Amino acid sequence: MIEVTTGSAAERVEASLRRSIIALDVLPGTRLSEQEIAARHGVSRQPVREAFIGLSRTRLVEVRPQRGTVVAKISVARLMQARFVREAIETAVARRACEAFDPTSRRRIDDLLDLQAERAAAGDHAGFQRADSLFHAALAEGAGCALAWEAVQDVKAHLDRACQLTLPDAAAMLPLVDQHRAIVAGLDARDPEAAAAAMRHHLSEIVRALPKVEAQYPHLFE
Amino acid sequence: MIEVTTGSAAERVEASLRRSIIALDVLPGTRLSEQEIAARHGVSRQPVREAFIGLSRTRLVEVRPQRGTVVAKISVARLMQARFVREAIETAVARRACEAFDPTSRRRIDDLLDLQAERAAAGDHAGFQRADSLFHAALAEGAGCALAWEAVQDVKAHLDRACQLTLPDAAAMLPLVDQHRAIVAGLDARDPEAAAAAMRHHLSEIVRALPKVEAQYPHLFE
DNA sequence: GGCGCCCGACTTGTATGGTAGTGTATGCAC
DNA sequence: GTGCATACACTACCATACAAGTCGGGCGCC
Repeated sequence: MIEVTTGSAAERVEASLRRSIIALDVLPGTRLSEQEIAARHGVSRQPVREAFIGLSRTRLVEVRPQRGTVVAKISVARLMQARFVREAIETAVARRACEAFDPTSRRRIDDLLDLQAERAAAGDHAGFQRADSLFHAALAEGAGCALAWEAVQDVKAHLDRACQLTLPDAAAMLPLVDQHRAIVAGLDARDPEAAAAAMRHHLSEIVRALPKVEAQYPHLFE
Repeated sequence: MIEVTTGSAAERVEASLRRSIIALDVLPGTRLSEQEIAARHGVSRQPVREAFIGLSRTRLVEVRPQRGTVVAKISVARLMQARFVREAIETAVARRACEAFDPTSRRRIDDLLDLQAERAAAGDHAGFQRADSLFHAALAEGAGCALAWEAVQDVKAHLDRACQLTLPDAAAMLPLVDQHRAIVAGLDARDPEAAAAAMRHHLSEIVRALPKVEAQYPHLFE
């Protein structure tokens, strides 16, 4: 369980649960009990209920009235569609980033690339994914499309969960940093097609890795 | 107030409020009282509260803790970003629709085009927008991207609200039907670029109309 | 007369009890 | 032993009560 100290109790519980689900600390198919989670977080059932509603909106959990709430299983079909949506948005962001880009965000991206390479070398999955998210967020921010990143986050949760299975070691993480650098290279060259192509290639990584992990962990899929 | 009879009380209230907000029955900046809405719907505050949380997730309302909840004003910056996201997703859907398309959805689209033309001729705004939504939904559905349509809907609410101001008469609606037909023509010709270009042109309509309505109704904007 | 403090009427946030519905287990009839 | 009915435990959902914070008005003081 991860402690979050800001916001309302409902927001804290939701953030905590979201992280646990994405990190696969609670596996797909697990039954979630309002009572138990409320007790564990030291709050009443009501905030937990609101957290469930929030999570069900992005389909991370499935609330079945009068029956119970379970962590959603990983759906390959949903995963592919989520990837499609993310690719559509982020390639468009990459193109727009080539038209005009905020210099402050540009400098921040260099820092984030370094941070990510360091986390990858250290084998720190969680830190790597955090830096990855910050990179994509900074890209959207710099291109003036902050809302686009919000939209991506809604579908990204499912992809991240799958990525937990596909990033077993540092060897799998380092190439992703290079892919990020390729995107930035396209951006610096003001070459929309190159940036978009690099982004598309980057976001296709999951497609290549998916069949293997699906065969390896069939009980996590539906 | 619109009556919805399916789902939980919270869902009914949320759907009712969402429609009222998008239809501009309640204007941007209006204060929403949990108590009053609860009384009007004959429910307690709790379902209303959950409805507010749902609406705040797509930024249709702004919940300020211990202070009150107001209907969000129309933000031009947010509107432009929402349009950007929608264009990114739906042009990608249009391209994919040219690769393979479900025949059942294809037939349904013809019906929806006729329906929409009829509603436009009758000057029925609400019916026109309903048919418009169903058209785009059927397009995504037929292309196998139902999730993409869900993602679009999140940003679409803001665009629809602005469209309430830009569709004053039937003359403004009829060209939109033609734009739909152009998209379908590209689809039938299996020409991804034509379909995407038609979609892009269609979704750019709002950009052309925005400056005028912003000048006309400045109090609705922030 | 103007400024500042305090109190009260609001707001949203949280806790708790009760209700209706579902799935399961148990016991009975066959 | 098998099939069915009934009772029970558990769930989400909703209503109500309470807590905590915010804003505004009125009063006192300077």
